[in-house]
Amino acid sequence: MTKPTQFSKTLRAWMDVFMHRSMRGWGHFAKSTGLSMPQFSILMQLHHKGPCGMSEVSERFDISAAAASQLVDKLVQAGYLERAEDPTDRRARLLTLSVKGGELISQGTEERYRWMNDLAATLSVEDQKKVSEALILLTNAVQKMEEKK
Amino acid sequence: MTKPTQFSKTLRAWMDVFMHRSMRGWGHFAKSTGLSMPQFSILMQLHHKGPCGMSEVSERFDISAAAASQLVDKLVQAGYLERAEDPTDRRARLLTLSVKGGELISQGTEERYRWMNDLAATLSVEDQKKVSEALILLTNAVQKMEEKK
DNA sequence: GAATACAGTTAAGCTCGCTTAACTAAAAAG
DNA sequence: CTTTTTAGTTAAGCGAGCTTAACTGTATTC
Repeated sequence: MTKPTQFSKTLRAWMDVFMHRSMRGWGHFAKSTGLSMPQFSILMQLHHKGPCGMSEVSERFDISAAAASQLVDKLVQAGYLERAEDPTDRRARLLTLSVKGGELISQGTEERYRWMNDLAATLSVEDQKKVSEALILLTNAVQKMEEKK
Repeated sequence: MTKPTQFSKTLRAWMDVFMHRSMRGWGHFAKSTGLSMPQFSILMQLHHKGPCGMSEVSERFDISAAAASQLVDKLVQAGYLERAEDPTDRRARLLTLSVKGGELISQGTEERYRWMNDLAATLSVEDQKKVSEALILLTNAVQKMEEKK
């Protein structure tokens, strides 16, 4: 890095404001849907990582299998999740987001997205382009990083 | 905007991955400190917005004054917060992050920051510069936006 | 094929966040 | 000076998440 200190400061400043903003946003959104944060987090997780079994849920959230089972059960009953038998292992369950669940997450993302879009709209066209390029760089970097693991 | 669709897609893609990542990170961190998410959120809020009264806490988190009082009380007892009398209004309390509280938040931010820093480190020097510039643009835009309100 | 490990569920019980209701004390309004 | 708001606390009680413990059914292992 050429200017480690400057870059660090930039990163910190941005993350500080952005994380605060998005966390509060999600909190409010979850509340407005009537779901608890743990429930909501499970939907987010499934949206992000795709279908998985019960055991993954308990691992990822560092909760007991019992807790995962109970949380998932509520989400299934509320129609946000579908719990099917895994054909390859009849002990396991295959959890997938239902259409309703997917829409919920999309809606939440949309609201968060809108804030940032409004933010970007205050920039000049060329600055927007810069931002866009930078985000593409970062998003690609994330993908590469996750592939390596 | 020159390319609204493209820009939107970029924004969405980035936010999707970043929000997911940072939310999970904070969740784990909060858990590791022994604090609940609501408690942790209050510390975040104070870190971000500075000292405030009880009423602001209950408003911002959309909880009753009683709930705010109880949550704050725990944080005070744990040494993360200081609750003093407001000299200008003896009914009111002035809540401030303690040194310990500030360090906690810094530590959490640091971990989140580190991930993104590692991410940026995979980029070429010139790409890093692009990212840095873009984030400065965004951070400044946020400041302007908040000032206007 | 019997023993063991694994995936998930169910039940009991705890803690925690939250609410309402009743209360104290100070400020503002009349 | 009295009345009414405002800021916050305390107590009782409810619901949610989580844990441990006991259990069912299915794979694996030897």
